[in-house]
Amino acid sequence: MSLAIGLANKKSIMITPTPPFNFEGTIYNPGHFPTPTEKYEDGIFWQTMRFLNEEFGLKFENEGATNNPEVKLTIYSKNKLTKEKLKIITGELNYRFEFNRDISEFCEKFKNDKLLELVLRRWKGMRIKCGYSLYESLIIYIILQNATVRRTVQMSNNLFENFGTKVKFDNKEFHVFWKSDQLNKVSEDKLRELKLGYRAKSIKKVSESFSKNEFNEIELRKLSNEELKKELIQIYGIGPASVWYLLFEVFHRYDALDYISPWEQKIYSKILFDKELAESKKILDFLNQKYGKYKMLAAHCLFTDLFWRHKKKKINWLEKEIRL
DNA sequence: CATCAGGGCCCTG
DNA sequence: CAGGGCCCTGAT
Repeated sequence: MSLAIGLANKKSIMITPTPPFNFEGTIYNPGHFPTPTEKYEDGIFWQTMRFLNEEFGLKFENEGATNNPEVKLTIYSKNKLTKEKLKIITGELNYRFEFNRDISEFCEKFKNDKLLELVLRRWKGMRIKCGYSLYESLIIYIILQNATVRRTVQMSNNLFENFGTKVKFDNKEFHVFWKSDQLNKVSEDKLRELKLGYRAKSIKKVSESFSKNEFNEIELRKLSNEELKKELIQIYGIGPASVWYLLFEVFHRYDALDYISPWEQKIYSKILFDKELAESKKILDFLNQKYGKYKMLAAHCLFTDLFWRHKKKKINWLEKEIRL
């Protein structure tokens, strides 16, 4: 058991997101499998962050409401945070958590939409955040592949226990993602021992690319959807399903929805048409026609609302589909 | 006990 | 472009 690194220095600032901003709906996604890097509890969200070659702890507290949002952010660090670093970190978080994105047009446009009406009443101001870097997200999408959630969690825990950095802040312990070059040095056999199976090869290759700085995440953000897809699909172990996750989640492209995997197809069929299984083309055309450039944001709202309802009161058919 | 599909992707023919 | 193989696990 390695000892946790204490992140004793802290610095708090207030963030005023662009309204409408739904804190809970944005900051925490109950549809995601749990990792030891984050925790959500009634208006407070903790997360670790490896950034600028350093480990940080983040604490977000909701101090406002959807129409006049205020978020208190506390950054925990090993060394005292310089003004420069604070600026870079908050800039990055601004992108990852979409604090300044204006989605009022979407909320206004679909407030009477049959499918979204209730969802928007509950979750108005929900947007698509991704707390992780591109490298970290790639790892997550790779361990999701061809596995049930239980197995994904097992792979994730094995990776964090073996390669993650344990930190302690705000009296809580979490793991921080490892560095890409650290994982690059690990043998494929070792990764297979950790039950990663054939994904070990993809993880090795991705870690190698990132340790060689072959990707510039900031530059990738500037690309069009098509250009971005072309870049991402070249990554070993990344196919159409993962590219689509990357586009909407990591790169926040609200219009990126042209792929539906089998398990999602079942869920869409149920919530859109109340059917066992609709053709995926039918689902895609329907969402495209109805929501246009907001189709992925709309789909995300529908999905996340569903998982929130499930979290609060078990939905039997969904329980069956997600199969822990 | 064996067989199979799962929150895909790569490679081959 | 279709289809087999891939790691491991729980379900059947």
